Amino acid sequence: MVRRSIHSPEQLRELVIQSAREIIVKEGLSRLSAREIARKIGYSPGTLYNLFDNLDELLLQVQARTLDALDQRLSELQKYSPEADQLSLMAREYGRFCREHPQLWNLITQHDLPPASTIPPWYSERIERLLQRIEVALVPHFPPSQSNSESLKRSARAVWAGLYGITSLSASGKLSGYGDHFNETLVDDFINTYLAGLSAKLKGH
Amino acid sequence: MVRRSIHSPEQLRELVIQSAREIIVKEGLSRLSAREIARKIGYSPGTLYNLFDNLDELLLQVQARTLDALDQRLSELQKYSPEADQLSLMAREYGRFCREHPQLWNLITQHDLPPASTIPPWYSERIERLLQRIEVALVPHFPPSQSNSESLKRSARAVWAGLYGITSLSASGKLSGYGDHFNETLVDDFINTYLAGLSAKLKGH
DNA sequence: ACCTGAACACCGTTCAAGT
DNA sequence: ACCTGAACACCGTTCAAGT
Repeated sequence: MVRRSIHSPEQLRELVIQSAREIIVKEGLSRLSAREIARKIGYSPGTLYNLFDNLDELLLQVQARTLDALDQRLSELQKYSPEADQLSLMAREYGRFCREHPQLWNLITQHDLPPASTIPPWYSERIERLLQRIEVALVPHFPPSQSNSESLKRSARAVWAGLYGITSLSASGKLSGYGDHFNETLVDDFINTYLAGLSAKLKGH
Repeated sequence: MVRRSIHSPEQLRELVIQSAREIIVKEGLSRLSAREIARKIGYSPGTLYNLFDNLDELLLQVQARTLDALDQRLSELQKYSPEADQLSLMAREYGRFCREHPQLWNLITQHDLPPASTIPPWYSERIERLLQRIEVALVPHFPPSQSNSESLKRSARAVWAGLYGITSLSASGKLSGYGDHFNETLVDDFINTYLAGLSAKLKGH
């Protein structure tokens, strides 16, 4: 079964990425395989290797799409919420997003590149875009003189990592089973306390 | 090659767990397999399935050993450090531990149980023990009336998750490449700010 | 009772051969 | 140029058969 150019290379790439995404969403990460994707789109496994270096790169593309979707959500929220509340609202939205898309979030937390390969720039850019959104939301909590400082960047990363830790640990049940409600309050509690810490430091100086 | 009872069942179990650990440390998680463990200990693959339900359970045992080692380190530190500094010191120790054992930590962050199976009690107990250490270290930062409260528990989980997020994201390079030094300061910065937040709340009441 | 090893149903990846 | 599909070197897991 040969079919030259039924899809353009870009279309085919996109088809592969979306099929992988669907398999993950519907059947879970553990059911995903290169052969399964090929079956689903009606091509042979070899074809995937014309389009991607390997399965890991393909999976990283799926992750990038997930980060884009999260970024989209946060940007909507950022447009219509008062400056001072942005961070708390973003944190909640982050939590909601992870709970709504557990399989896709699973991929992000569990998949790692093979040893000795590095994160490609197009992936890092996505992370940076999200971090910048947090930085923006943090600005009101910093003195004006530090609105572009190292410590603002550090705070954004600490917040990002904190949310990441809470969501991934509660999703995998490794936070030692309190109810869902308890875990949801963790995000609020964390952000509240962290912000209280920032403003305490601000007053201290 | 049959050899009845050269090892007692418990000895054999331990041998398997330690061999798995060694493969992960020396060759990385990606090289680990049931067959590789069997080769290493000179038994057939089938034997592993007399001792463990499946590979996932075996890997969870390796993780439990890693958590025990971390707990050991934190307990040493807790014995000999002043109450007020415990949390910061523990956080640093946590960071050091993850950097010293990247492969073992990798296992903890990347391995998840197959869908529909739950974390066994002997694993949750380890998590809880570590969380309790953090609770103890947090007590000086809480009002005496709350030394056994829900909010203390929440704080311990927030701190644990925060550290987890920072270490696993920087280990996998997903914190958008600042230097190692930058990432190390993240832990301190996070703890400082969080504790400042706690004491601000304490004064506020 | 304990262990084997062949068998089953899969993998990721490559690459000569086909159109 | 694009795609196939067989081939290679692996997997996790089971279970009849051996001692």
